Amino acid sequence: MISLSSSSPSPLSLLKSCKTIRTLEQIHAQIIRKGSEQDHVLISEFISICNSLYPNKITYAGTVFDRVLQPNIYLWNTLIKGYSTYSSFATCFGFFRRMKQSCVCADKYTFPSIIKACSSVVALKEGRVVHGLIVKCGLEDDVFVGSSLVDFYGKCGQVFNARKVFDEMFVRNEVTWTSMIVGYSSTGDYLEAKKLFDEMPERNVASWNAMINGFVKSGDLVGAKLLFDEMPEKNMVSFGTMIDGYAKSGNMASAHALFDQSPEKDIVSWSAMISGYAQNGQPKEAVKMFNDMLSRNVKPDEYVMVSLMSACSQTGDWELAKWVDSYLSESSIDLGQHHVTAALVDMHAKCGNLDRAAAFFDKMPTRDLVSYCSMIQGLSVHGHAVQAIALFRKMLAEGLTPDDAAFTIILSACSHVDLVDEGCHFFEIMVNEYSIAPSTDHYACKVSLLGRAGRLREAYDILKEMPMEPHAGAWGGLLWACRIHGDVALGKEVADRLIKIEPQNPANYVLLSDIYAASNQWSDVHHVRNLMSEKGIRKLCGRSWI
DNA sequence: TTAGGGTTAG
Repeated sequence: MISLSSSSPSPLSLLKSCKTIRTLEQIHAQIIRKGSEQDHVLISEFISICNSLYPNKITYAGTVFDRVLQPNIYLWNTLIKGYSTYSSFATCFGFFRRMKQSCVCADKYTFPSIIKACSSVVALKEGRVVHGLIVKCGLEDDVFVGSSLVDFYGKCGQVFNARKVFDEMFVRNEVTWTSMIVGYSSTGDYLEAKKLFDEMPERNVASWNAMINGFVKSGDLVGAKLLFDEMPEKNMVSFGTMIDGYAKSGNMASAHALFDQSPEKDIVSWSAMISGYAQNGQPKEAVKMFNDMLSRNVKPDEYVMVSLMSACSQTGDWELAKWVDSYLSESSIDLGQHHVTAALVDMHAKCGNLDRAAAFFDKMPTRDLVSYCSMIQGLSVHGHAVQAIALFRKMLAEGLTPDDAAFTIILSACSHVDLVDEGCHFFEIMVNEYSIAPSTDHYACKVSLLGRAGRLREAYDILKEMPMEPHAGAWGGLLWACRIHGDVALGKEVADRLIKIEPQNPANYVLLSDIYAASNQWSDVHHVRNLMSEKGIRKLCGRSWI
């Protein structure tokens, strides 16, 4: 227990060396016991430490503040800064109002924080009111106040007003210039951003990073890398920005090289790598990276977990899905966030854990097309196509507009359970009600649907008449139907076509040979097998076009 | 008078 007796260190120095919330609570108890709750300097330091150690526990500082009878401007400012970044805007703005009501005048230290709070939620209306107050107080010439306004207008998409404030400032520093560059960059005006960057008298690492990010966002990774190499000092943000830029453009080799080079690897850099691998169809690499991250004691956050779930969906790793689920429920990650729940639904649906997927799906306050499709596809591929179709109908009834991917999923569901009429109906409404031009995949689904129902000629006609070249999968669906229904003549025709497209795929030969075998045409079977060995094609165990 | 402010990456 910490003692605040006269021989002990002063409460202020105790606060300054405080590292944990437990110690902070002990100091708080001592402050109360010593009757120091009205000591402005002490309470101001307390709020400041609380904010820097545990920004998400700023309400604790708020309760300590509320015990102060007549808080001075220092206390108000410290509190408002604490709330400006991490808490709800309404609470922060509420404190600002209370401060004015208690007849404490906002000063040049108050405005940057309250403007920052406005920027963080794009509260344009409130920010304009505060700007008016700033002018009224004659504080617009302060470089901190002015910079916060430039940043505010830029973040609210009002780059013209940002520039107006910028141009009217007498003194500007790196922060002012950087805020302006970010403003241009966020509206896509990269040329103007670069012009300012070249003009600015002095730059700091944030200025360089902002410009590199501008290049990355404009898609110019070469330009970004040139700046990155040129900058005098790099920090984690510099590396993180470049790594993410490479990862998003699919260049995982460059991303990985830079990741290996970066002296410190924080959660954003790990996240960029994991997400990059997951998005570029290398889910196993993503999982490997995640395990590597855990082994270095980096705590995953929601971004990382969402990427990991995407990787898990792709591999269908049921065990990993269960681990992720239990990890998330024990973590402090907010499961109420839509993208986290959507990822959970998708992961469980793809891994075949349908009850769990449905539990999350049902809990969602609003269900969008993506989550509906995750659920519908999960049901369809795991043997519940009828429920999948019912859910698709429910989705339509809710007024959601399906896209081409949604129709691929539902057509495929219909073909799984031979619901030919339903499938044809969905194909028809896709074209006529939703004005979606059928893709090769849509045609392939319809071919498979008709083919499996024995309507082989109709299916064949679709393949011949569709406006684009059918892919091998579409022909494969029909060949499979010929095998089921024993249509030797059509089977041969289709196999000939398929073999032209995919001469090295053993499945095409095997299926044709099976068709001959089923009708006892053994010399043809023999012929196909000879053809295979002439071409050096070996029969594989388990065959599929999917 | 011992304390308080604005910029950069997923």
